[in-house]
Amino acid sequence: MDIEQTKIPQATAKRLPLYYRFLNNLHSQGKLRVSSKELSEAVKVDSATIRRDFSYFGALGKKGYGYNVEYLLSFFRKTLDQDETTKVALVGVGNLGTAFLNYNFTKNNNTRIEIAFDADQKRVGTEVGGVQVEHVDDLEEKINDTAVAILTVPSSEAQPMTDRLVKAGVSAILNFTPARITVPPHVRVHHIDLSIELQALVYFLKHYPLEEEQEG
Amino acid sequence: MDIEQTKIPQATAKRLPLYYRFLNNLHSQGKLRVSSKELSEAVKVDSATIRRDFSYFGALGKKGYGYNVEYLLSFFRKTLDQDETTKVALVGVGNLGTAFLNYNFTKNNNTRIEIAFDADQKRVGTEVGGVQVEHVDDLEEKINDTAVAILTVPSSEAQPMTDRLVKAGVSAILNFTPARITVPPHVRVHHIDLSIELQALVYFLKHYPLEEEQEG
DNA sequence: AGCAGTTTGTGAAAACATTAACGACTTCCT
DNA sequence: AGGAAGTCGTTAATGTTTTCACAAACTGCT
Ligand SMILES: NC(=O)c1ccc[n+]([C@@H]2O[C@H](COP(=O)([O-])OP(=O)(O)OC[C@H]3O[C@@H](n4cnc5c(N)ncnc54)[C@H](O)[C@@H]3O)[C@@H](O)[C@H]2O)c1
Ligand SMILES: NC(=O)c1ccc[n+]([C@@H]2O[C@H](COP(=O)([O-])OP(=O)(O)OC[C@H]3O[C@@H](n4cnc5c(N)ncnc54)[C@H](O)[C@@H]3O)[C@@H](O)[C@H]2O)c1
Repeated sequence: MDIEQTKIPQATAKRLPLYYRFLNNLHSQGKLRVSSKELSEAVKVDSATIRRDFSYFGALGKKGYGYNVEYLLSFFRKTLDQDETTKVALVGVGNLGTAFLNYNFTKNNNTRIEIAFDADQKRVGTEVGGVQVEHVDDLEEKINDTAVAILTVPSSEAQPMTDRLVKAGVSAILNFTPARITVPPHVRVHHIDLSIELQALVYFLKHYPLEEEQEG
Repeated sequence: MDIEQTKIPQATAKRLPLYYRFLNNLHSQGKLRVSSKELSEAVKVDSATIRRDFSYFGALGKKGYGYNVEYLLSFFRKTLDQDETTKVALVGVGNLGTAFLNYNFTKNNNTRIEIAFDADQKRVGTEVGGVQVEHVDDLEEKINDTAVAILTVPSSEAQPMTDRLVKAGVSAILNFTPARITVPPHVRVHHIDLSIELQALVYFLKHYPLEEEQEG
């Protein structure tokens, strides 16, 4: 069953949750069908790219008609495992960690932060966004079978905490610290480096001029 | 002067701030030279890619020696315009906005959030992370020549606020809302979609198995 | 029933990005 | 001084992603 899945390009895989979200929007608006052109305008992805992306999963649409919203939605729900919730742990309940706990990725989402850790006694024992904050000393004991961790500790703690998370059995880490962490080959890491995103935006702004503003 | 710059691949441009940060680290550790291999281990980018990236700017290194840290650093400082600060405005001082204001991208960075806006009277007039929070009604009046905006409002407000920002003269937006905003062609938008990042990580975890864990 | 208009799915091309491989040159050890 | 080891910059090969463009197939109207 996974044999074909492995062949989906990574770029496509990253767009799937985006498609899923907008299909949900369309569905709750009562829309019954949608064309790649319409979807393209909504998600800002070229319509040919959308058709190509969908085609990796077979022929999901109908020529001259487009895609049936309900069918597409239920297909992606299965594909994205939207029916089972993935447990997530958050380490470092500071500025960023608190924001994530309050948000908790609840809308259209199959992930849930179930437990949080911090080193600061003042935070331990409190509840943030409905999630209990535990002491980081108890990490190994309390993390159980959680597979995914969000890392929002100070960057000096990033590698030590990563090592502990890996030892405790975590297999994927979403790293928000500026540190580039080292993990064994079986652990997947995605970096979200907000400073770099901002700096890159400024760089593009200055060095990659866009179309001139049009008069009229 | 910008003629050659335009040809740098976007993928390279996105890595420049990362290189810059690690060169700074090396410099403050007192390191005088660095090879592409060493840098590769630190930033987790293939060493051939690093050499290729650097080569777009000419011959910055020396065969058999590597790169002079100080020289490279001063070169990138110029290239990334680290000497002039870009003013940034933040719209929406909620969970995420507050975290950003407290952090304010101050370390090794040429950007600074100088002004923030919110619609909530309770927040207006307060100071968060040293930045004054203004009422969003005064946006047009107070934003002046700020070129970059960070958008952290509720998603229903994303498009209306974008339209106002664009009208007020902003030319780049870093959008954290799940909405895909529409802008005129001369405005640059980068989306950072945290829900999608988390969902994509989970998808990769389940469908793109990595190397098996090794015994011993 | 027939036809004009629409939209998919995909082969082929183009664009973009990474990685391998190696000649040329430098360093530094003995 | 000579040679082994190290490292860059680049050419070529490879891999990935996007985009074009169109036949085939469907819709919906008359
Ligand atoms: N806040 C932002 O906007 C922002 C932007 C970009 C990057 N970051 C990065 O995200 C990370 C977190 O940023 P922040 O602003 O939330 O920092 P913060 O200082 O507000 O929060 C860090 C939290 O981690 C806790 N902590 C420290 N050591 C720990 C440990 N060993 N185990 C568990 N918890 C520990 C601290 O008690 C604190 O609550 C930092 O690495 C920062 O560089 C933050
Ligand atoms: N917090 C997270 O972890 C997180 C994660 C992913 C995405 N997001 C997205 O980021 C955005 C902000 O999230 P949040 O958790 O900070 O929400 P929030 O509700 O805490 O903050 C939104 C802030 O915007 C202000 N606001 C509302 N309308 C406004 C307007 N017209 N002009 C100016 N300010 C206005 C509100 O007063 C509030 O302070 C949302 O779109 C959310 O979907 C947040």
